Amino acid sequence: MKRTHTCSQLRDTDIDQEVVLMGWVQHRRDHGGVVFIDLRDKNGITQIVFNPVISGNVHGKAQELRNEYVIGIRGKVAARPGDMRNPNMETGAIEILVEELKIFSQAKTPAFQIDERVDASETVRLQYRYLDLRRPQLKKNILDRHKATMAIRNYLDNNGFIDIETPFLTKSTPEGARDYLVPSRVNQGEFYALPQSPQLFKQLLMIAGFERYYQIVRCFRDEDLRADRQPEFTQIDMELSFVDEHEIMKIAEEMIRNLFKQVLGSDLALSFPQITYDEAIDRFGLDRPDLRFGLELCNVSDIVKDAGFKVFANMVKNGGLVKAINAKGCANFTRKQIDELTAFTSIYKAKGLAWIKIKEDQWQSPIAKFFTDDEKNALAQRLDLEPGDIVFFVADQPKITNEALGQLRNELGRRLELISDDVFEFIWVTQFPLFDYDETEKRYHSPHHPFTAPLETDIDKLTTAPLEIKSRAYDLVLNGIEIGGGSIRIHDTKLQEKVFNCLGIDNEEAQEKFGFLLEALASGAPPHGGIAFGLDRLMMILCKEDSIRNVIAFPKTQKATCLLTDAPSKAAPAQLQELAIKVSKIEG
RNA sequence: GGGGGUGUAGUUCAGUUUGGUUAGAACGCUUGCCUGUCACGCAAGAGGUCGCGAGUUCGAGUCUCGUCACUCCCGCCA
Repeated sequence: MKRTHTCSQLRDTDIDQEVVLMGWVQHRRDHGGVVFIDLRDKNGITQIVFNPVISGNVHGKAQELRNEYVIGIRGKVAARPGDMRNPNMETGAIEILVEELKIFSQAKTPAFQIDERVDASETVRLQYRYLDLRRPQLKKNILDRHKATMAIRNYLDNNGFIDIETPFLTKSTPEGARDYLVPSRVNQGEFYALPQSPQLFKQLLMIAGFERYYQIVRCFRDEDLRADRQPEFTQIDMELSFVDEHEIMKIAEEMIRNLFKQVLGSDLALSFPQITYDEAIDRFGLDRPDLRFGLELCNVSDIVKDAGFKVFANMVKNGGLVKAINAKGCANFTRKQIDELTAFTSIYKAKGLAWIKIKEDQWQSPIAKFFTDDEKNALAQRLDLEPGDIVFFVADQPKITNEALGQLRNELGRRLELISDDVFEFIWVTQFPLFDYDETEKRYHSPHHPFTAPLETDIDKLTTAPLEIKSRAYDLVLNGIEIGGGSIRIHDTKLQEKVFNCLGIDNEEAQEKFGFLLEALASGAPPHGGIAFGLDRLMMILCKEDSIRNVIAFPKTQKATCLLTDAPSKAAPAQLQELAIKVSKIEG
């Protein structure tokens, strides 16, 4: 028996053909006489019919069939009688009159129904992932992911990028995320680290002269999980020589546009808007603004700096920041809703959420009485206050004010249903700070990574004002989620050493940890830069999913376990002995 | 490390507020009937460690404490 067609192919133009289909029993409808079965394969579903008039033998055997049995059938394509056609099925005009049935394998009753209309908990879905992958939603996501990676490979190949593999068993790098370690048997007591990204290798490939590199590559970070974070995830990793940030962004845009065209058939704008980090923080409070709705933040520190409301005034005097959001037309928020929003902002360390409801004749608010008429007028003008509005204020240290109010903006967007997942709003965020200051460790720190180039105009601030230096780094943000980021790298040994020094890494330590990179940079390094996209996050948005688990074939749970294979698990004593590893339980 | 949610039949859930007879429903499953269904229909039936462990009580799915799993978030994630 040799398959002639898939279960999505046959139409009423194929009537009277003799065909062989193979697949899974999606559903069985036994009428005692005639038996209908929906046969499912990767591509679709076709109804097959067992009729005792055609073959009593085969009809009898069909009694054995149950859901998810795997079968092959030979039969003739027949038109369905006019009113028996199913307009909801692609193949609804025809059916197969079965003449021969082969049962390839029987199937236990599945743990959950293979039907998108029936829910199953994530626990049981992960445990029987191969069953969940049979269902339309996950199957479509995985197929779309394939389309996306094909679009990426085609685009990059057509533009001179070389796919080069880099090691998984590599060296632990300081800074950054916690590493996954792999013990070395041959070198007892020593460990490889799985790469958090191929960052240094792709720079070495530029120094090696490949000029354009890409890789769709697994990366590993041993940090706590989130809906959009798995311990192993996939990057579309790219690096280019002899280019500046504008060229890299242009190529990245074209690649993304190509991908959306191939996967969704939709046309994105020819270029994506750009915003500096400082402006993003100022207007949206976050470095990953969701542009699908307005509700921008408004700085009112100058207006309230002398106000009778001391919480605001003192905050400004002590270097704090007072910002506000006008939620247009939401003066009907209840006390309960306001309390919920207050609790929401407290997650992000805001000490309070002040509010004013704008009524026709007055301001209703616990704090309105503290403002002079001049201050009220200034606020009304700055915030475009009109009757029916409610305005929310956060007064705190700048980092907290921006974070809390930025998150509140997103929450309001969700609550007011201003956000559609049918819309794709891209934006580049540029000129990130080169350093931030780690209060606990009392030292500078790279928000991106220590190989990021500073703006040329800021280089002389390395010794005078490191925190004011802007970098040649850029992130691509889609619907409020960072889907990619990169930078122009430092290709000059001297500059790289200066940056290390700023980070508190002296020459000796730099030699020990990054000596191979410094050596390479000193061996003829072209100007270069690159970008890496989170494929899982990109697919999550494209597939309108809430979690990257739904675009990964075999994801892990929040405790980084695999419910299907039961990984991780204990190692056999002999394995540990070979590795010279002794496991001791660490007491809490 | 911290905060929130969930855990009852194979699956999804109700029941927990206010402790009390035999823990229900739907889907699925099994058996029988049924020749035009397509979430077929009809009839009958099986199916429960109420996550686990202590405790309170005459009595715990329900109350208390602990614990485990899944999940969302904070911290963390260059």
